[in-house]
Amino acid sequence: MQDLYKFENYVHPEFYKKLLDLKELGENPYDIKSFEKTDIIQIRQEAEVELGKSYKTAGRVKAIRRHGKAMFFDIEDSTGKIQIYLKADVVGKDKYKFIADHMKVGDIVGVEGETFITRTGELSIQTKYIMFLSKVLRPLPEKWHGLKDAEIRYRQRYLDLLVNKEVFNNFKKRFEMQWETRSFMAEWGFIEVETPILQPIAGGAAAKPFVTYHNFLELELFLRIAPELYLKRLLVGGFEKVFEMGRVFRNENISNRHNPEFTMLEAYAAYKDYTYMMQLTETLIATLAEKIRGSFKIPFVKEENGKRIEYEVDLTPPFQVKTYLEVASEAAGEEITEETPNDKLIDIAKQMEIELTGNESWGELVELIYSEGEKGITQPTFIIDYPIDISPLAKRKTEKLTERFELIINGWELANAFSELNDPEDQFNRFMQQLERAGVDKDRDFHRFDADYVLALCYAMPPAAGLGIGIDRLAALINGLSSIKEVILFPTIKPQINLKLEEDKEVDAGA
RNA sequence: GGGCCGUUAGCUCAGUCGGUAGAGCACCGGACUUUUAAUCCGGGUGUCACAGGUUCGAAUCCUGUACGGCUCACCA
Repeated sequence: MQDLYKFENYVHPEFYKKLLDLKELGENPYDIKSFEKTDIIQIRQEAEVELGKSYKTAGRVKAIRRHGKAMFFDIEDSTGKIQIYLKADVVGKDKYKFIADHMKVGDIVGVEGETFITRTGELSIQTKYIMFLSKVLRPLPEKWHGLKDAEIRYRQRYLDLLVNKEVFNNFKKRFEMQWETRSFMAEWGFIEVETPILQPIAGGAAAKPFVTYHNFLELELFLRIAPELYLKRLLVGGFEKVFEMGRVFRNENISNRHNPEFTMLEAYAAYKDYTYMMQLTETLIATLAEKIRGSFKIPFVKEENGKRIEYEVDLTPPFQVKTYLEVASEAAGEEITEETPNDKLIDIAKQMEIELTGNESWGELVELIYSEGEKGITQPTFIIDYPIDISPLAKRKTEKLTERFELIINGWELANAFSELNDPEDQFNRFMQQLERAGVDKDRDFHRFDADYVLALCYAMPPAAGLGIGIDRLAALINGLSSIKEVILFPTIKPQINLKLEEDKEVDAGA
């Protein structure tokens, strides 16, 4: 048998001693089941009007200042922080000494007492009664510099949340933003639905899926890379405005704007086209900026050649609109139109030192050139009318272009939307083209053929518009952060602490 | 996957030319009844990420590995 006290230095001996003392006196903090508490924010608000009122409150001890026979300490709950004053005169000599000897920064305590203002003007609680509600057995990260090590911040996010207040607030805002998004969508007449995460065909995007297996069906399944094709089946089924906000999974690399699992908002509206979705997107983002951040202007800092550059992203609507070919033309330095032949595009790409496989289609060539231009877009810009061969689910606009837009902000793709292709024959052919392309270019991902989806279209899907928004990216943007890791509570990270109990190790060795 | 950078006490960091590791906070002992990064006195608690190599001697130089960050590629 192992015990926690000896397990991997999990427990600090001095801290553990305090807990043992408590238990010996019959005051095991872990026996406490509940505690009637007033939120600190409420105490603060009421103290503006009336002092001397008695409260019970609780929170985590964040700082202790001992002064012999009296002590100050700060406790914090999810609503705020307040100073607690504890005097031997008031609580009794023995009780005071016991608390003073056993309280550590990080403990969770419950107190009862009256509000008053100290000589230095700090609102405090004159404690009459105090108890430990939980004991900390390891020291918290440093109070002044906080926790900076990115690895520990992600692996032990609870510590990050605990000691870095702005991190805590960023997450609070992220989830407020999601709530506001749901309420916005409801106001626009959309209802929230849920569609499969386990899918037999990972459709709706071109990305590598995670693979899993259902034992009883003896079936290989994929974690969804997008909910798109299921949501559009609902349009066939008679739903007119639906949205889903949920996790999607892509088996790809991790970066400041990519996580293997991320949150996507997808919305579909029957009888609308992509201009409607542009309007919705713009209004949604402006609404969120106003409600969550209270401003359209978001300051950012970046480094270029070792220089710190401060700049501002302005979310004030209306957003700029540019065509895909305009951006490609700007990047190329000469005009690219639908008539520009492949040979010419190859020349341009080579001049721009873009690597080619030689297998690219017209749209893929334009895409490579366009990508160079996209990076420089900082202010919100709708890029419209994408090449058809890279948009196999979008409705045709011209021979080579589709009614599709993406919203680029701060160099990031925030949203992707189109007038949905509802012609089953065209859809069938587009899927076939994707299959062909996949046969030629083995390195890229293409949309997978989904015959069942084509079958659904054969029952008539109304004309419709669809939208996808990267919620993590949006949350990072609105909070002025340059990595989605700052708004994903537990970003995907390789496990490092892989501890097993000795018994398990032996079992493993034997197996 | 490529390139660059990082990993030193619980946390934040310093560590000279290669000479057996140091500060602040935290922690331990003591003083202190209105402090708030409390203060004052005393105490260093370490697998210098890991494994090799060079060297009389390595936190420091070299190689490899692990993990992380940035970036490019990939990818919405």
